[in-house]
Amino acid sequence: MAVTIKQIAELAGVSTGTVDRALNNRGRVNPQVAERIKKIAKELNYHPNAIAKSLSIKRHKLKIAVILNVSKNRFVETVLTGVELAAHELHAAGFTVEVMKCKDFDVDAQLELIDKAVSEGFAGIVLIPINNERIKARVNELYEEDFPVIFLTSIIEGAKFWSYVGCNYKYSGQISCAILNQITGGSARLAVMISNLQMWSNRQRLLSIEKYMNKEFPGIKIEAVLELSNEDIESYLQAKKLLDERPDINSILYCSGAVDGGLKAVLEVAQQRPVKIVTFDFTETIRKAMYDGHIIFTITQNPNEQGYKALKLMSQYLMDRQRPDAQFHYINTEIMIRESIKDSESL
Amino acid sequence: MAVTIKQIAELAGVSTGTVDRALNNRGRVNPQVAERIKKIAKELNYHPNAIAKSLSIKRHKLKIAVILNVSKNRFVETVLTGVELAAHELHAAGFTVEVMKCKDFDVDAQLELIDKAVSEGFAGIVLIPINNERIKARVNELYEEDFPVIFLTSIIEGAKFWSYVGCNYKYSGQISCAILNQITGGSARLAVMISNLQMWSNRQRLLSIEKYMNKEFPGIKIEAVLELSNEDIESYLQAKKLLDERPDINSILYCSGAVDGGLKAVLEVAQQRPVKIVTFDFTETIRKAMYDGHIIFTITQNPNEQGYKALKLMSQYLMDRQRPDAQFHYINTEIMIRESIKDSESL
DNA sequence: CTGAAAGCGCTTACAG
DNA sequence: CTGAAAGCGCTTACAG
Repeated sequence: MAVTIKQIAELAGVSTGTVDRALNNRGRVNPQVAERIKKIAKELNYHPNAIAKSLSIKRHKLKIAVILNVSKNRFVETVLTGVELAAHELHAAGFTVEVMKCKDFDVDAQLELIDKAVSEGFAGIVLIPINNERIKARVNELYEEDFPVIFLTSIIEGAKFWSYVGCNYKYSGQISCAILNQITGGSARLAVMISNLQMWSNRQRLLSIEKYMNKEFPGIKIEAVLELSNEDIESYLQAKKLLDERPDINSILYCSGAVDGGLKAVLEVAQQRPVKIVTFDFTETIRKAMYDGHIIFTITQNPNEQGYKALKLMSQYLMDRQRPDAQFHYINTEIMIRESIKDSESL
Repeated sequence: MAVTIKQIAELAGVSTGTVDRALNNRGRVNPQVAERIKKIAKELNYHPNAIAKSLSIKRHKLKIAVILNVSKNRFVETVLTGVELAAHELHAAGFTVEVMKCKDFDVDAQLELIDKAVSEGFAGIVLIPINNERIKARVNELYEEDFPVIFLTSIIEGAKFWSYVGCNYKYSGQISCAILNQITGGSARLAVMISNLQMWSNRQRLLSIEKYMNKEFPGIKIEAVLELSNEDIESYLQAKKLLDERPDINSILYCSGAVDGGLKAVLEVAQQRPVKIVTFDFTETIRKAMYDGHIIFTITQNPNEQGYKALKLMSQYLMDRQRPDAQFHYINTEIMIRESIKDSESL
C-alpha cells in the first residue's frame, strides 16, 4: 500500500500532527524537524491521499464564489452547467459554491460582488472578468493578499492572477481559418463578425484570425471586420447593413455565437445568395442552422468543461493551499459538423 | 449540510451499521426496519458521500483486471494511457489495477487471462474482447454469476455484459462521410480501407459509412472496400496493389489508424496523383502526414478517455455494488485538422 | 514547538 | 437480526 503520514511519523519519531504541519508548511514546527520529515517523505515518495484530505477538510466548509455576467448570454449559460456539475461534486468534499451574477460590462456591479465575496469569508473567487482598470486594480490587490482568483473564459491584460481557464484563442482562431479555407476552396471574400473587442478573448481571436489568414491562406481576403453589439436587435441591424452594402462578401466567420441577432441576419442573407458560414460555439440557433444545412462547421470551446475545470482547480488550490505550476489551463477546441450533433447527444 | 447515515440512524432509532446494511441491500436486517430506513432516506433526499465511501472501502483492496491485446497496436497503446491515469487515481481509493496483455486475436490467451483474473480474486474485468464464440460463452457465464465485465472499445455480439465503453461507430462513420463530402466537393471515387472485419467495431463503422454515403452523398461512389491485415508489410502490399490497379480512385477513407503499413502506401500514392485522404485516429504517422498537408482531416475517438472512463465506471460498480442504468457509454468523437494539433498539445 | 484525541462519513468484522 | 467499535488517511482545536 501507499505511504501514509502515520508511517512517516513513526520513522521521524513524531506525531502525525507534526508531520502534517511540516509537510503542508503550516508553521509551528521546529525547522530542523520539518526538514527531517520532508526528507523522509521524499525518500518514501510520499503522496498525500486526496480522498482522505477531502473528507477531513469537510469540517471547514470552504466557500467559493463564481462571479459572472449573464444578460441573455447563451455562452455563459453553458459555462454555468459545468459550474453546477462541479459544485455538486465539490459539495461532498465540504465546499460550498455560490454563483453571483451581474450584468454585462457593469463594472460597479462586478466590483461590488468581489467585495461581497471577500467580506463574507469566501475562500476563493472564480471570475469572468470585465476588462477594466478598476477591476484590474482590485484583482491585483487580492493577488498581493494571496487571495486566490481564477479567471474564467477571459483575462484582464496586465492583471496578476492565479490561473486562467478557457479557450486557447490563438489556436481556435487558426482552426477556423483552416476550416474556412477547406470549404471555400481557398478563395473567398470574408467578413469577420465578432463581439465586444474590449474583451481580451475577442481581441485575441480576431488577431489570430487576421494574422493566420494572411500568412497561410492569402486567397481569402478579409473584407470587413464587424464588432457586433451584445444586443440582439442592434446586432441584427449591424450585420444586415454590412451584408446588404457588400454583396461581394461570400463567406462569414461568425465569432459571436452567444449573440443571436447578428446570426439571424447572416442566415437570412444566406437564403438569398451563396455564402459559406463558419461559426463559433454551439447554441440552439446554431444547432438548428446546422441541421438545416446553412452552417457547415462550428467551432466550440466546451464552455461547460471550462466552468467545471475552473471550479475543480479552485478546490485544489484551497485544499493544497498552493497554486499548481501552470497558469494557463486550456480547454480543448472542438470542430463540429452536422453529423457531430447526434454523436454529442449520444454521450 | 447534507444528510448523513447518522441522521437517518437517529430518526429510525437504529445504528448506523443497520442503516448501511439496509440502504445497500446487504441483507441481515429486518425487512420492515429496512423499509422504514429506506423511506426516511428517501424523504430526506439522502445521497451517500462518495468520498467517505471511497475512503472507507480502502481496507478491502479491490482488484480490477484490464485485459487487452497489444501487438504493435498504436490505438491500444493510447487506451492504456487512460487506463494508467485512472489506475493512479483509483489507487487512492484502495483499488489495485492490473493490466494483462495478450496477442491480437489469440483466443486461448484471452480465455486464460479471464480465468486467471477470476481465480486470483479480481473483483471485475475490463476487456477488449475478441469476437469469438468461446469467449462469448465464458463472458456469459460470468454475467450469470454476477461478475462485472465491461467491454472496452468493442463488443461481442449477442454476449451479455455490464457495459460498453467506446466510440459510437455509427455517428463517427457518418461524420467521416460528411467530412469527405466537404473536401471532395461532393463527388469522388472512394476506397474504404479498414481493419479486421471480424471485430464488431470495424463492421459497425463500415456499415455506417456505406449506408450513410449512399443515402446522403450519392455523388461519392464507394469503389472498393479493402480489409487490411493487422500486419504492417502485408497491409502495405494490399493497399499498394489496390491503388495501383485502380488509378480512378481519388479519395480514401482510411479507417485503420492503428495500422501504419497501409497508410504508408496511401501516402506514397498521394505523392503521385491527387488523392483526398481522411483518416481515423491520431497516431504519430498521421500527425506527421497532417503537418505535411497530406491528410486534411482525421477523426479521433479519444482512446485514452475510453480507457479512463471504463476503469472509473468499473470502480463505481464495485463501490456501489450495482450497475448504473446505461449500458452504452459513448466517448466523444472528435474532428481534427492540421491546426488542431497544436491546440491539443497546449492542453 | 509538540502530541493526543476527535472528527470528516461510511463500512465491516465481531460479539451478542 | 442488531449495535458498538474500529478503521480508511488526513486535519485541527486544544492542552501542554
